[in-house]
Formats: sequence, structure tokens, C-alpha cells
Amino acid sequence: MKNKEIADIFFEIAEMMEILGDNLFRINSYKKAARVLNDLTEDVELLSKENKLKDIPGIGTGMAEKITQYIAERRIDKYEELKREIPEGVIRLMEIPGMGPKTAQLVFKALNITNIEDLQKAVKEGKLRGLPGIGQKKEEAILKGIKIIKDLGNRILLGVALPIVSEMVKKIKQNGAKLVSPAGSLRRMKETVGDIDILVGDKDGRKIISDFVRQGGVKEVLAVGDTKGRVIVEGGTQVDIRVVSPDCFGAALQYFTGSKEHNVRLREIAKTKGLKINEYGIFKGDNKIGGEKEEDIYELLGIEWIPPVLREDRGEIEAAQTKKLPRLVAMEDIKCDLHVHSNWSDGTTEIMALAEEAERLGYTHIVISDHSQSLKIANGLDLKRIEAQIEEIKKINKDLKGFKLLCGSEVDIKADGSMDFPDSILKELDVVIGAIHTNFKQEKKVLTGRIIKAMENPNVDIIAHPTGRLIGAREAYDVDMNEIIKAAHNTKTALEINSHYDRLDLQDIWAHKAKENGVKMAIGTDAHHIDNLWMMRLGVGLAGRAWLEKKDILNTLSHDSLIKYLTN
DNA sequence: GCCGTTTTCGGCCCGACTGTTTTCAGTCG
Repeated sequence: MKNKEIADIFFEIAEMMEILGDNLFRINSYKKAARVLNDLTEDVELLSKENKLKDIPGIGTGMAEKITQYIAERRIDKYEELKREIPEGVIRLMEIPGMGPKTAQLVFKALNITNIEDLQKAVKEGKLRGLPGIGQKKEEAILKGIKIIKDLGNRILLGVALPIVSEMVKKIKQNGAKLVSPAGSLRRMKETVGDIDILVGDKDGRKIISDFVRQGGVKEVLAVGDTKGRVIVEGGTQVDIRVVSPDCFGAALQYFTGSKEHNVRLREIAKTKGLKINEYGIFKGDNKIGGEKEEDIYELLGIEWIPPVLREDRGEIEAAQTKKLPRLVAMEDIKCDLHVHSNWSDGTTEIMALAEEAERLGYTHIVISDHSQSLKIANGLDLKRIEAQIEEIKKINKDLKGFKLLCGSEVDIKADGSMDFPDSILKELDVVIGAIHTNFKQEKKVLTGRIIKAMENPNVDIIAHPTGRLIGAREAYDVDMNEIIKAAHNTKTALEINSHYDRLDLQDIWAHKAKENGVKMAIGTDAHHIDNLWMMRLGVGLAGRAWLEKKDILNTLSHDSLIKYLTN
């Protein structure tokens, strides 16, 4: 699929137009088109062939032409023209906090600076001094910004950010604040977050913030004010804190949770109703008519409250207007973890300890799913050992009261699509999870066919980490997800939402697509240690972002219902 | 450049902060 390639180009076009000072609304059209293409699960190439590009919201005549040209010629005229005017490095300059399109253009035009290193050097040599709008403070801000992006690198994984924020929220509450919540993309459970936002509703902002910046774990303080603070914590993550008056907490929480696109839509709706929304409340003329609670905002706009994980302007506002929002799956609905490794293969925790911890977490059962024989590097179980493990689990089950272990295995799907255990073993197992761990680089058709062949084996219940991507580290393997979803439906095979923090695979847009096609999903932490079991939260968050409900998720079934479902 | 249950033309979200400014541009979320 060329969707992402084209989205990237559209986004870059928008940035170059910003630098050139083009019309803002036109720029916005490119950004919107880029976003829509990124979220699209249909292949644009196919839509182009069927002449359906203009059915995509945000794609009109101009965008459709450009997409068509790219598919045919692998180039877009407008993009090529812009690239001749603006070198790529100039766009990168805008990644520096405090550098926007105007400043990027200024240093490029005046000093021919086209990369971050040259910019840093020029500032230090005082070459920016005297340019319009540049003073000493601005120079310092640019140097600081350069340091931040060099230190900070890219976005952080949700699974890394969540524990940090939980700890901080706890500390702020210990210091006396009552209204405390994470905001931003973290509250929306996006798979990666740029920085961490924490919102506090309290009268005494100065005290909250000075306590906050002095807590342990803070490496550097970037800003301290009465309403805002910003620190870098150990590990290089930036954390922002904002304090608002308690009677504005709801409006501020709504505002700072975003997404930006979602908020823009809400303000448009407000405008049609003669209302105005900002971070202090919702207003009719000069009268504040709500804002203490987040629910106020939605209620006064005449729509249902929308869970944060849905706030991406991907149809949730329309659903809220027509009272068709899904009842999202929640942690309380989860009765089991469907993918757990023990010390029988490459995990480090004993089966019994996993069972005890799972029970403590409120589950009624879990699936022990160690690796199969050919995955030698992970100490995969051979036929003898898997038989022995099945016996062991049966034995432990006899000792457990009110909790059950299921015998499972994460069985390798071999290069030809056959399974790494004979059917006689697969039949004995309660849960068979098919997974690809080798030969990632096969051609798309081969790889897709390989997974489909595995799904056609009636003993295979779940396909693990269907796209194989590792966030920021390894690209997804080249599979035709639409075909996989179709086959999953036909063979009644579940697709996994692998909730290990560096996988989160299926991604939200595909999990949503799978649901639309009647495919069930199985959340598995892929835990290799007792301390990994908490990552179920990440999978449930992802499921929410995919609009999944209780009925879409196998983890919500009781032990007996699950067994029944799997044997039918 | 997109879009339309008031529109095929004329709209397209809002406010704070910062730094550079004598009234505002740029950046950010």
C-alpha cells in the first residue's frame, strides 16, 4: 500500500508551503489529506483504479489528481517544484522547539542555513543577531531547542510513559492536590507520546509546581511558573504540568486531552450553536455555562461524552451526535490474559507464580503459551516437553481453586505455512497461537498465503502479532492485512492484539477494520516475566482506540465460554 | 484545497505566551 508514502509527501508539502507563507487553509487541506490517508485501511491504489478517491473525506479534485499521478509516475509535480525551492533540511529545522516556519525560512533565506548543525554554529557565532525578530533570548531559545531534540530523540512508547506518569500523579496527590489527571496523547492511549502532560485542578499553582519540579527523578527543570512547569526526567522524557482553577478543571482536561483535530471539530459545533469553548469553560456570550466537569462540554453541545481514546476525529463526533458511540471494552471486562510465557521456554517466571499474580489481578484464567520446538533461540518446547508441560498444567489446575490455567502454545508458522507441531499435539492444546518468527522477508503474496494457510488449519485459534512490527525498531512485515482479515473471518480465527509495550500489534486502524469484518480479537501481553502482566492495560487502550466492545474480545469470556468458543 | 439540510462562493477554531516590539508576529498546544 502506498497510503503512508503519499501521506508523508502531503505532510511535507504542507510544511514547505508553511515555510513559503502560502495560504493557511490550503496548507490545512494538505495536512488533513495526509492524516486521512494515514488512517485509511483501503489501498489508495485500488480506490484510484475504481475512481473512488474523491469519496474519501478531505480528498477533492486536487488531491485525487496528485494521488493518481504518484501511483502512475511515482512523483508529484507540486512536490518536485517545492523541493527545488526548499531543501529538505530546512523542514527538519522546524522540528526544533521554538522554530516555526517563519524562522526556518528566515535563516534559510538570509544565511542559507539548511541543517541543524549549521544553525547551531551560526547562532553561536552570532550570525543571527540583527535579523528581524531575533534577539538574545531567541538565540538562547534556539540553542536550548536544539539540545532538547538531540537529547530527547523521538517520541516515547506509551508503555514507557505510563508507569512514569502513574508515579507522578501519585506524588502530586500525596502533596495535597485532589484533581489530578494525565492529559494529551497519553490519556488517549496513543502508541507513542511526544511528551507527558499532567493536569491539576487547584487554587495554589505555585506550590503544586514548585513541589513538582523538586521531586526525585527530575533531571532538569526547563520552566517554573504559577500555572505551568516543564521538566526532563531521568531517561530524557519531558513532562509538562499545568495547574488550573478547580472550577475550570473539566474544560482544561477536555482541552489538553485533544486531539487537536477533535477539538477543532467541537469548536466548530459550538460556533453553530452560538457557544464558545476554551480551556476555561464553555460560554454563551460572556456567560460561563459549564466547565467544572469534562462532561459539561459535551452535554452543552448536545452530544454524548466521548471517551478519550476515541478523540481523533475518526467519526466519533458523528457517532456521539446520533447516540451510536460504542460501549468500549474496559479493564473490568478482562477475565484472562491470552498469551503468557513461562520459564519452560524463554520466560523467567514459574507457571504457579504467574497463576497467582494473574488471580491477584482479578483474572479467572490465563493461557500459558510457550514457544514451539523450532524456535531454539527461545528454548522452544519439543514434543516431549510440551507433553510434559500439558501434564504439569493439569496437575497445577487440580490444586487451584476458582482459577484455571489453559494449555496453550505459541506455535511457529513455518516458511511454507505448516505448523511447527503435528496436529496430534495441536488437538491436545486448549489454545493454539500461530506466529511468525522467521523468514520475515518473504514476498507479500507468499507471506500472506503462509498466514492464511495457518489459519485454515482448524486447530489454530489465534494469529499472534499479525504484522510483526516493533514500534520504532522494525517495520511490519509485508502482508496484505485486508486479505488476512477476510481469511480470519472465513476460518473463524481470532487476531491478536499483542499488548507488549514495543509491539501493540494489531494497530488500532486494523483492529477496527477487523471488527467491522466480524473478526474476534484476543489480547495477549506476551509476558515473559511476572512484571509484564500489567501491559494488558495497553492492549485494552488500543482496543478502545479501535472502537472494540466487550463482545469483540475473547478475553472477556469466562473460562467455560472460551473453551466452548474455541472447540466449536 | 475542501466543502455544502441556510452556501458552488466564501467560509474554514481558539487563546496564551514569548520576545520583539511601539501595536504585533511567531509559536505552541
